[in-house]
Amino acid sequence: MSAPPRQDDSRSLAQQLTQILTEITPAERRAAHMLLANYPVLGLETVAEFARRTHVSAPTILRLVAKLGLSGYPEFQRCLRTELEAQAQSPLSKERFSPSGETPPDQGTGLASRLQRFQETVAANIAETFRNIPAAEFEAVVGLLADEKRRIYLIGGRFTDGIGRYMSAHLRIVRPGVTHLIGQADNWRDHLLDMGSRDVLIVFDIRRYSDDLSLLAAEAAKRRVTVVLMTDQWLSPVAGSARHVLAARVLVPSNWDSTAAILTLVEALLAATTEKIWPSASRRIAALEEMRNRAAGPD
Amino acid sequence: MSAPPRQDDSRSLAQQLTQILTEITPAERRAAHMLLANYPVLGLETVAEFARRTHVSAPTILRLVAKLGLSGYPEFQRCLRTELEAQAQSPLSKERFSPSGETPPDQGTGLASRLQRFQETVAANIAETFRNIPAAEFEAVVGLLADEKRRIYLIGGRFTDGIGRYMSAHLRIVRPGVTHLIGQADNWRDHLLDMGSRDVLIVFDIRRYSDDLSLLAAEAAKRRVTVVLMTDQWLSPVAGSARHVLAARVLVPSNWDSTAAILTLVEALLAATTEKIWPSASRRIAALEEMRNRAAGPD
DNA sequence: TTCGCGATGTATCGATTTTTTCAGGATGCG
DNA sequence: CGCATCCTGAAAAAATCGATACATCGCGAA
Repeated sequence: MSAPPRQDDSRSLAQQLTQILTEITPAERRAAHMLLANYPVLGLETVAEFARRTHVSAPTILRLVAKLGLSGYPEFQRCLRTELEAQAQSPLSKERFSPSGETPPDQGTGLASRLQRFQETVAANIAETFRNIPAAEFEAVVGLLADEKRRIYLIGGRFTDGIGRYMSAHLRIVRPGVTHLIGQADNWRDHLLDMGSRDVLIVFDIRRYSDDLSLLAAEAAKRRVTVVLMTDQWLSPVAGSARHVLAARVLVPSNWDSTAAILTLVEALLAATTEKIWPSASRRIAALEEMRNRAAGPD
Repeated sequence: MSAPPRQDDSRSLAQQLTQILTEITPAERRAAHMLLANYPVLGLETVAEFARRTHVSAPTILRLVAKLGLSGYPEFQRCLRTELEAQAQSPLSKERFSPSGETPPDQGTGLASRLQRFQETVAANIAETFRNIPAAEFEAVVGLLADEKRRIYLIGGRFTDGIGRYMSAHLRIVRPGVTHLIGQADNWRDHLLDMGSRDVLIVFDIRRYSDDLSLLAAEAAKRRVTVVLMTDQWLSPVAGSARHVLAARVLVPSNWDSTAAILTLVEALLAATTEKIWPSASRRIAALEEMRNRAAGPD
């Protein structure tokens, strides 16, 4: 045939599918309808299975895929996975495709709607992060933090250092032996000497991962230090040295990544830890407050 | 019958995965974590792609799959697709607290349900915070941040200082004249001298409000400095000296308050500001990266 | 130090899957 | 009624993928 119009394949495959629904052959249409009804799972099966369930032959499926402008079945599946991934990153928006082609209410460009989208994405990130956090992993880290015989060292990268600082500020209140490592490479070399197998190093590292941190973590691991990594969904290379990993979603509609989910994770850890050691922590807090009052009193 | 090797494979693969997380090898654990963070899409890729993205080898993936009690990778993918399908068939199944009678199965005290409640509260805090933020106030602050002729000073309290650090780390990249004030009372006295009516002081202060910060803000206001306050829903006393106030919800089921909503607000400010000054910011970023490369190059 | 074991990646083979080719058959039109 | 066109599926061919055997590395014990 002559040149395929190929308007734009930027839209979701489901939408594109409904659009070409009238101009394709009957067998292809059956398959297309079935795919829409079981979107997108059916398309993730093999061609043979897809064909079997839709009661057409494999070549018919392939021809349908070709009419979507894709180069082949693998590319078709790649598209589906990409959509699925994007959807997972904003599960709250639900993006329930309306077969009637009804355009989503949409997506204004005004500040208000952009803010709302930002907020929704962050909330979704947090929800999705917590949904798959291994409870055992979480509890193990709480156990480490609650063990007052261990020393806790924290360090973060350029953007995550603030969270490390936040965590250490809280931890220091409820337990002794908390150190926030700052500065660049040189600084923590000294601290490494003090670390042993009973100590814990908590590393914050999100993408544009820091080589320095990887080095530090590797060194610490070699010294039997228990390394805990807080990272993004793509996992920092520090994971290679880490005993425990907590991964959080960071993708938001912005030029930057969002550390909100990581922060929330940290807050959850702090909440659980504080509760676990509340007997000793409350005594400690009382002592701290008394000290502060005594310092401020004579003033 | 004697013990079957696998007692139950009825649960979701994600759950099962977290269960065996402790008894598998490091490389497998890395892959498992990444899968959980990108669940389930990553598992729908080919073995080779899965392996590539997780920086392990294909056999490691297959061994991991085998340890889940599955007979092979195809069966693994079938499970994932089945889960996906089941999930799609109950559209709003999860995470909907029904205000009506129908009690959600677990208001339990187990770790899992506590975590979920924590996460839900944080998400609600963020949503509620954004719902009530005056757009004009938000825009005004963005306007200040985007004005490169102004100098920006940031300071936080004991717990919020990390967020100040986080914000300054980003701001410094996109614009000049950003200073993060640290230390206690003495330190910022010096900086006060440099501040003038064209400058901006961003104060983070949540409850147990800091007297020091109130003093600083009052002094700055006297010098015609534009004071911006990021605080909790009960408003820090700094509000008296502030030109602009952005309040966020902080209450969560924990001994501590949550700064997640404040952080999200900061990230939204950064996103809007960065976009607003993108032409100059992008040039600045390019220059910074070139500098970094030049520093790392001769190595 | 040496030995042994478990963990991990490389290379390879076999199996499955995708793609293409081609022929049967339906449909519409003159 | 006959022909042309297009749709469709069976089967072979090509490509890719999953599984396995094996070598290597690192770590801990004796």
